[in-house]
Amino acid sequence: MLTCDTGRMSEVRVTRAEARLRQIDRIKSTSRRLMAEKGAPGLSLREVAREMGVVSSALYRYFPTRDDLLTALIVDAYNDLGEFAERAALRVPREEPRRRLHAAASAIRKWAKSNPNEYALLYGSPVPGYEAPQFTVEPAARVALVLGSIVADAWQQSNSEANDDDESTMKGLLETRNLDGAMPGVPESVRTLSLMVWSQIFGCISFELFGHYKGSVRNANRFFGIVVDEAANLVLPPSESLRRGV
Amino acid sequence: MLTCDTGRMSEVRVTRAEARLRQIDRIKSTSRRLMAEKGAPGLSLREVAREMGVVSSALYRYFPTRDDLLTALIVDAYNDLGEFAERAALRVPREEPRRRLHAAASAIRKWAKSNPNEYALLYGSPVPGYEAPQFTVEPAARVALVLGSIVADAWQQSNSEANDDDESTMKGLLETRNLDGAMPGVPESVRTLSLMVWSQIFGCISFELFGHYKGSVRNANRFFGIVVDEAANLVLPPSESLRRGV
DNA sequence: AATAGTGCAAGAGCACCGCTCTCATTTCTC
DNA sequence: GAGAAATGAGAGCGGTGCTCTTGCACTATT
Repeated sequence: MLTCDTGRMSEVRVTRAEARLRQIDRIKSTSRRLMAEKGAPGLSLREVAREMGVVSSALYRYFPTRDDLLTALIVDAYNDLGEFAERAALRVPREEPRRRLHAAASAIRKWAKSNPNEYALLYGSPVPGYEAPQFTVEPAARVALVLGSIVADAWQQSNSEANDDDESTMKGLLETRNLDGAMPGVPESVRTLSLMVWSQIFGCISFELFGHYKGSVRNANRFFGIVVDEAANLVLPPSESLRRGV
Repeated sequence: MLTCDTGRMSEVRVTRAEARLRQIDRIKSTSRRLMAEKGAPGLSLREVAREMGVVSSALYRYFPTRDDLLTALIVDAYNDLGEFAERAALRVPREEPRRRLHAAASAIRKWAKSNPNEYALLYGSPVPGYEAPQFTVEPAARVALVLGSIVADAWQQSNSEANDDDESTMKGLLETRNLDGAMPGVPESVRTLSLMVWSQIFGCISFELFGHYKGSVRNANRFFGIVVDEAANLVLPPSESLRRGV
């Protein structure tokens, strides 16, 4: 008889397929918990198994290798972060792109600070031998897309045109296929600048989280606000750049 | 008799103190070599020892723990990178701060690309339990200082004054003690912006190195050039910002 | 409904890791 | 020269990822 301890005192009968999914979930959530405590490099399959009251070799039925488990956690984390940023952006009307950018960026930073080890897993040093599988790129792009679409919305609403100088210096820097669909009607130079803004925001968060601001930045909240503001000046249409504010 | 195989066929007699320094050097260089191959997380004391033809426990006479060895490697790497950036900056006259900034930034990027694993050790995810000892902060600051002093030089030469709006919004964001000495005569807002520029440059390099630009940035060289150019617009005095170019 | 097949947990075991301890030898210091 | 300090070798502890075999419970097929 196949049973599943649901945590309550009952044991429910479930099909094998269901049991498998539940077990995978249990493994992932246990791993997330341990990773939150000791970080990704300290995550050990044996400890996860021990914590679950199961022998370590059993886990290999679900994740053929430790890297596969990490990959699953990475995908989940990307989606979690992406959704969190999306929700934050949606809380501000499209007509206020600057405020929207601030909302999204702050959400990203907030998520990073409350999930530092997961953030480090996503944006810190890649594991040397590890090659991210293809199916991680879509969830990874999700956060960037939030930022991109804010910029795209802003340009669609305004009647501004791109700076001609920029447009000529910033030609052919990007892969065409990728940002075309996500940012329609946005000048190429602005798409290039959006990519800058993206890495600017994450660079700032990484530096803060990884301790590089220790001893130089006193008010990290306001500092980040200014970073985002400067970023907004780069990518929002000129009409938007006149206003200022947090 | 205490001997030391110098690599040639001779054996030289040396004092114990000398031998100790040599052994430390041998350990560090062997570690660097292995780290370049397999990355910092894959660096193992046992393998280092094996490579040196010595038993692993012997290494503990020189580095009481693996973290101590890593710390030594980190300090060396910071100094190496710092020196590399300094030299690059010195190759361009002080009177051309924009070109100088490009030179320094490109040097940093070049160093990162030729020492990816060491770069990841410095600017990637920190080891969860690891707390960087105090004596690492000075070598760590060296690179940032190169960028800071370029900006400081530029402002000292120009008669520009800081934007008043910026000066009022960017008050009290920084720790006072740190950047005061390094950037004398530079308005506070500009010092704040310099910190932004610092993290902007490293954020960009990290994203490139850690694979986040894969699929979106086609010409990473030119893209980086533009990033630095925009950074220069932020921190160089207005007179300098008129000129453009790589 | 009986049987053949499949998925799963357990356990032993391999090679590796960081680190500790003991011991003999060599070098330094007084 | 005697005692103290530094050093390398070796064995060993508990941990790791991962593999393989074994027996059992479930599933699909005839």
